[in-house]
Amino acid sequence: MGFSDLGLSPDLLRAIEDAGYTTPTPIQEQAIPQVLMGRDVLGVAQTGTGKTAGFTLPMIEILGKGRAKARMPRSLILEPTRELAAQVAENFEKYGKYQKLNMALLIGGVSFADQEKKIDRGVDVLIATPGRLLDHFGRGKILLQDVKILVIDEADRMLDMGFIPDIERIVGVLPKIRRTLFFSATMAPEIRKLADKFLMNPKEISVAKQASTADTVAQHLVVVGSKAKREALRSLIRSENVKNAFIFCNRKRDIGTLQKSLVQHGFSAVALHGDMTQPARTETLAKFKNNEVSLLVCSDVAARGLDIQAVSHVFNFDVPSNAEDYVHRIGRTGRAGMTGRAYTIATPEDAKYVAAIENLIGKPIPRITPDDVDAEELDMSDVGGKRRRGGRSKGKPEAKTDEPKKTASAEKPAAKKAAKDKPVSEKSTREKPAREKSARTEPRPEAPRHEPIRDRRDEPKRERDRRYSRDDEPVEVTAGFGDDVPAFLLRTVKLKKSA
DNA sequence: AAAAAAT
Repeated sequence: MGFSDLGLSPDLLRAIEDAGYTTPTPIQEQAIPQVLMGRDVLGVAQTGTGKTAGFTLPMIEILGKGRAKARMPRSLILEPTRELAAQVAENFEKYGKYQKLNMALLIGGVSFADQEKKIDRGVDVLIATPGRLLDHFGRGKILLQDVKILVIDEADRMLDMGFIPDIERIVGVLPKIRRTLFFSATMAPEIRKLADKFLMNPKEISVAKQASTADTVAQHLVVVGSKAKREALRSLIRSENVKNAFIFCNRKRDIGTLQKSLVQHGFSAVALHGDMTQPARTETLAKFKNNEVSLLVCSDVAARGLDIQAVSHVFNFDVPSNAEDYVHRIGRTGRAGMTGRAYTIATPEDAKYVAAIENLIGKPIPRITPDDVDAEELDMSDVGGKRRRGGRSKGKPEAKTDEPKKTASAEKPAAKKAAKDKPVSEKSTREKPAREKSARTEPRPEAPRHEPIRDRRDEPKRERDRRYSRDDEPVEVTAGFGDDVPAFLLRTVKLKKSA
């Protein structure tokens, strides 16, 4: 099955070919003919499935016929974040280059004037975040009664962000007769209700299991004391062949600090979060996309949908407290059939969030310790994967490694660990350079607290738990498994979807 | 508990 079988015109096929695509993804294969037939579509699709082209391609096809009147856009696409809106706009440019489609990007943080000028000239496609669209609408700058195609993208996120009232207002002024395409990564009951409200007899298309993590991403979890997170991150970055990486923080205020600290340690890093000015956001993202910088320290503004080619790693500097965000974050890597690696840095206090994530993805995330990074690779090498430190080649090693096997080995982390534990600790004490330790020798009151991350496998688990426990409350310890307690037994908190 | 989005 090729793009030419989907009913797209030659101009469009040529643009697709220029972009280097030959085969439609499953969602494209299913959605494009439906949209062309004029059917409403309810798409349940993870990011990275080619969803965006799944609606932009047929829209270009349809909009190629006919012309927009001034201030009366013919189609409307709603996106939750400015970056996503911009990304969709780029998609229209890429695929619409042989057609003369007028397009306007209505997002906040930039001047109204340019946007108004475009609207006045007449646009075929309006791509917007809800706030700015309503602003234009409220000022009477835009008329929505000629919108024939409505796309609501990332509906689950729109819901999370409280956009639904805005969306309802907007949909309320659109013509009742239109086609609507509604996409969501998940199909929670509230989302289903919304879909029922906005769609008419939709064709349901589902291409990914709900909340599944791409099996092209090798996941790992590193547990350290909260004071040692930055050090653990640096150590991970150094020991991995990081081409480029997203580094996610939970709080905006931590992002700048972490980014500066990374730069101080000689890394090439920029920051991205929603409190930055829009020009700064655009610039920082462009630098990352062009590989001018390799590390993007960011908030969840970048967690969903951002499609950046060949991202080799995702680091969660903080464990996301919303389990679904974990899936979205690590989905920034391992895209389009390539493989990627995701490392989550957790503190013992994050246990309940980790448990919720593991429950959601249906499998434990293999634990490593900072010193284990080499060992992990060693462990991987016997299933045909990763090179050792120093022995790795430049380029894109992730593209070819045999990830499914890695995932398979991850199913039984306890057994694996038991097998390798002894030699590993010997090896790591021998080989680990003094570098990381001496980097932070300034006296601190809790110095002994972060020293032990290094050797914690060598002490009794009970001791570890006590040290890492908050206050002095008694700690529950599961006995009888030595150091290798199955992850499910360590889940002390019953998982509940966050309120 | 936090981030995002209109100013």
